[in-house]
Amino acid sequence: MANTAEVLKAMSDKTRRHILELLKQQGRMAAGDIALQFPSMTQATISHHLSILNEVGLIQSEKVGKYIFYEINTTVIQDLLQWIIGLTEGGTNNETPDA
Amino acid sequence: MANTAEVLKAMSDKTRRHILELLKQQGRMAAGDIALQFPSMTQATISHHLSILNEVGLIQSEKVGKYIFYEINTTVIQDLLQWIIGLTEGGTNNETPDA
DNA sequence: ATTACATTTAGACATTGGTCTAAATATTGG
DNA sequence: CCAATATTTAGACCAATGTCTAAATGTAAT
Repeated sequence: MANTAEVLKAMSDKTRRHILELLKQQGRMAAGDIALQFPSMTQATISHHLSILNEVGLIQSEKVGKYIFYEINTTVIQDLLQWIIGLTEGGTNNETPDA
Repeated sequence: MANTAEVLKAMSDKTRRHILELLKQQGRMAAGDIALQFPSMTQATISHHLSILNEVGLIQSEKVGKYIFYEINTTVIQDLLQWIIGLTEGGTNNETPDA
């Protein structure tokens, strides 16, 4: 389901990568608290980035009262890893054996 | 040296990913032969993509006569892999042990 | 030297994409 | 119900980016 193309595109933005690192470290944060980590940007902008990350499945949201909590979803990242690893190995072999 | 941010950005384009997959499979191709694989695009456009991939170190070029050969450089990809793996593990632990 | 071929570079154009402000949609508390 | 808080959505704006055409560069062959 989760297209590696979309995931890569979502990851290509610096702010979104920062959000991912934040969620990895914190585990779970409300949208407002995430926005607080980006004083140079509007909450609307952060909300927009969160929706993109959510659409491609890199994060998940849960609504609790008037808060919306976000957390990272590592499952989707697995597919991306496989694609990248596929670039490094396999294919028409070009390497010196036993290097 | 090779910034993972730049590498991700370079990988975020569909055509460039296609080029990488092509070079992984073929091992080594002249610019013109690469362009032939993209009939819907100009050679100038492919050249532009090649230069971007080259700048971030994802591919390397070697000039032989009037041809310029390109090949994939897997070294740079290692740093990217480390960053992505870092997102999946570590951080404030959130996982069920022994899952 | 001149022609032909391989590739890049320069500049223009249209689209995408990140950001902002302002308004809309919940949800909670008095 | 009304006000306050949390978050998103809509629309506008500008910068970044992918693509094209046309011209420039470099190399080889006649």
